[in-house]
Amino acid sequence: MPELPDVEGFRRSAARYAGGRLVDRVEVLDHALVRNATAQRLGRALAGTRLGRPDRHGKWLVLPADGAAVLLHFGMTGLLAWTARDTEFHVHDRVVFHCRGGQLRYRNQRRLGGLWLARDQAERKHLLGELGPDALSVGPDRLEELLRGRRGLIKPTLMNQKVLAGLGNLLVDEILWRARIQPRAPVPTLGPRRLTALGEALQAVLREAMPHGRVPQAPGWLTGARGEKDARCPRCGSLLRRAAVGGRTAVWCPRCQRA
DNA sequence: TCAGTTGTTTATAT
DNA sequence: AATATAAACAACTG
Repeated sequence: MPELPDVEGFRRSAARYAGGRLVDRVEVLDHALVRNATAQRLGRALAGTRLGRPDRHGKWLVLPADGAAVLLHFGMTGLLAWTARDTEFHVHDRVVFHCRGGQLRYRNQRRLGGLWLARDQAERKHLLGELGPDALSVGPDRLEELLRGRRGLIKPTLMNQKVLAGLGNLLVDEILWRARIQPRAPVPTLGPRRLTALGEALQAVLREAMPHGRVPQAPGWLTGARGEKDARCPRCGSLLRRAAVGGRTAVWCPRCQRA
């Protein structure tokens, strides 16, 4: 699930339900998912602190607690759930933050991703690595800047978190489809007009996806059609193409999206 | 049984 | 430095 809009959804619910609460204790159900600390160390750092305002950069969620912070990445199947009552755990609950008044649960079926403890700002920065600007803040002008000088294919470049942060496989296919650009188009072949269209599609797709808290599987969206068996383009009805680009399955319309 | 999957990292080669 | 490719991580579905 988690691309930028999904993680933004997790951030919103964490802010709404968990922000400002006291942490009583942290229960680690799956030690392997706490990537850079023991359960004890995570618990000691968090217990007794008050959760601050959750922040998001790309697909990363930052949960501040006094000076420290927990960094969460959701891999392909992670999510964050708030439970006000002490209900039974879900099979895939991995880490539970017991707060005064409820629990924030990190759930992850496939166990890609995980949680990192950052004790200060410097450690936080180091752990997040060199991420590009958050995709939500990137408009056509900034996008042109970011792509200038790149020689790779457009799809893998947009998925490169160091170029800009937050876009995944579904989102990039959706954006390219909307901008009518082939996923295999080399970046240098895109002129100013196409780059502007790309920047506008990027903003529009993210803005529209945001209230859903995910990439919508709505009619009129590529994502709504891509799962079907003889999937057709929601715009022109052509049979959609499907092939690996940059190691991931790309779906595009051979008629709408030309080189 | 086997291919495929919303994400990253690492190694290797170019 | 950038780029392309493959494999690994992991667990489940069809």
